[in-house]
Amino acid sequence: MDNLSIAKQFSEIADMLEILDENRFRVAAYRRAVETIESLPHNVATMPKDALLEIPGIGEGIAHAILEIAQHGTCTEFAVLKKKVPQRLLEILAIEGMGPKTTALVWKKFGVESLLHLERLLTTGKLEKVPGFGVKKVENIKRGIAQRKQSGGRQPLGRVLPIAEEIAESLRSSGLCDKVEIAGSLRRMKELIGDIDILATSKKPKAVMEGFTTLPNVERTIAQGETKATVMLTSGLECDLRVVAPEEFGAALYYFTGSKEHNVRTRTMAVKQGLTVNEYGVFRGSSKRQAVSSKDRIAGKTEEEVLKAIGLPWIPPEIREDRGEIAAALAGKLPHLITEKDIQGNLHTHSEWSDGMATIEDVVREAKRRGYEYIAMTDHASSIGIVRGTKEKTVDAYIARVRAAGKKVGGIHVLAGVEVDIEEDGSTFLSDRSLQKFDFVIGAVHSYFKQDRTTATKRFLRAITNPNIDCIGHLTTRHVGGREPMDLDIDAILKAAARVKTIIELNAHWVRLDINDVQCRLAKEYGVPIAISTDAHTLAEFDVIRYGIATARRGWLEKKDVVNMKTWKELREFFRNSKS
DNA sequence: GCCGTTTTCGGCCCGACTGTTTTCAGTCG
Repeated sequence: MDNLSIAKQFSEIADMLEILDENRFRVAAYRRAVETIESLPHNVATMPKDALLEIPGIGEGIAHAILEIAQHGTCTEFAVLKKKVPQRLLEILAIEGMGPKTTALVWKKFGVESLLHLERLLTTGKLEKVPGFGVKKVENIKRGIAQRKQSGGRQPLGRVLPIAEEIAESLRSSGLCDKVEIAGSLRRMKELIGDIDILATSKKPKAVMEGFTTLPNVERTIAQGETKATVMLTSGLECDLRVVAPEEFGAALYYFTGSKEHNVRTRTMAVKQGLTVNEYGVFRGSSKRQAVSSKDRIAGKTEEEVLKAIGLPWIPPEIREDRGEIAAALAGKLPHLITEKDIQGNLHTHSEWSDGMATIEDVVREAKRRGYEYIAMTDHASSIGIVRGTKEKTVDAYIARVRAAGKKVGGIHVLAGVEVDIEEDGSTFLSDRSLQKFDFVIGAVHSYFKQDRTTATKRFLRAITNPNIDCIGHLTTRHVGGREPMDLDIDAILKAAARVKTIIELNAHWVRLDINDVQCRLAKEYGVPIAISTDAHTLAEFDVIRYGIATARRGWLEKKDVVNMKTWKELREFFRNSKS
């Protein structure tokens, strides 16, 4: 049983407890366990009890439940709750506007047990007659249902970020705002984004709100107050704007960047020091007894100031996930995270030789234009899907073309490479003799995604230990928010890669981001060399490197962990050592 | 359910906005 499945079971337990109006801290404990388990690189189902108890947020109860799930596939708590709460109610709870209280009400009062029932109830007009309800609330729920059907929730980072940046830019150029920043999970660069959070300072907040709610890509306004407005964009995304005072900006940015788990931890730290942290600043004293006055504010203008006030250095947003960053910060051991400037080359690109759009020469020229010291041309060699590409007979011709393009463009080192299919049994589409001719060989899976764990892991282990394969491309083959990752023993695969020094790719395209942040961190722990590659099929796709960098940052990677942050000289040295 | 340089029991982060009210509950982040 993998971590995601276990986390899902706990998440459903939390939902059901909430519908039953159980102790909210019990609910919170399960939710916290969900976050923790999802972010752990190791499979909790294989861990002994005492190791589980070491994990913060996992105590006797949840450790016991994990052991139950590992053994039987389910735990007692889940089974008991499932008998009390209809499973389809959970999809109702997921509707925007439907919280646990309303979900429980429609269930108990009207016998609603599924989304279909709920829609039927809404057409009868009975719900709006219930005390506390009205026409508008019912309309809200109807819209929530329509929205869920349309977008289904979260969208990939690469789709959302450009939209958010455009909105932020409009606000900046309006002349009404002094500062504008994107906050939320988008600032932390999570791979899936639920909504856009934007923060601004302004002397004319009302005018800003007005301008914001009338932007061309706003479909409708959901809420609009003095300091906060929420709109639905035409893209199906929700976007929040908050306008705050300049002296509060840092506190607000920190607060709304999250993650929630990270914030809870630092706020608890603050409370122990007799401080209160909220979106307005850091204050002396407890906020519970009386409203804190601005006189007691000791920080708020910048994030650095806020964090310093509670005894912490600035922590990069991407790692604010309560995955040990606070302990690391306290110990002065925060990682030196990489930036796009550290990239020295691109080791996975395609041209029109296979399924890319640009010529080999144009791709090489683009790499040079971006200041890269080297580039690998790695067109497909595949039996399926791609009609063109390198075949056994055309290996020499491809290599010759790449060499010629390199010579013609000049001023950049060009590797003649290949992305060769890893077949069903772990063998390669091209022969060993052919692979040996290339400067750089990426092995990648493009078929048989549904293999069972044992077979698939064996397939990859064979490829990884193949001396002719330098790098494994998009390891799990997952698509963010789409195709499921292959069922693999990631632990065993990464350990093997570290041992034989086979590079594991972090495919930077936002559709893939494969391997993901958590797997990056595990790879780093094992000493696996990582290549952050664009897999560009067009010249514009060189830009997706930013998503790869972001994911690497979320995975705590440093310069030394990333192969294509080596200079050409260092890279050649690396290849000499790994091939020997 | 978890956790402890306050505690093995009694806490657990907190505010904005909406829609419904006439002081507040529910939802969201």
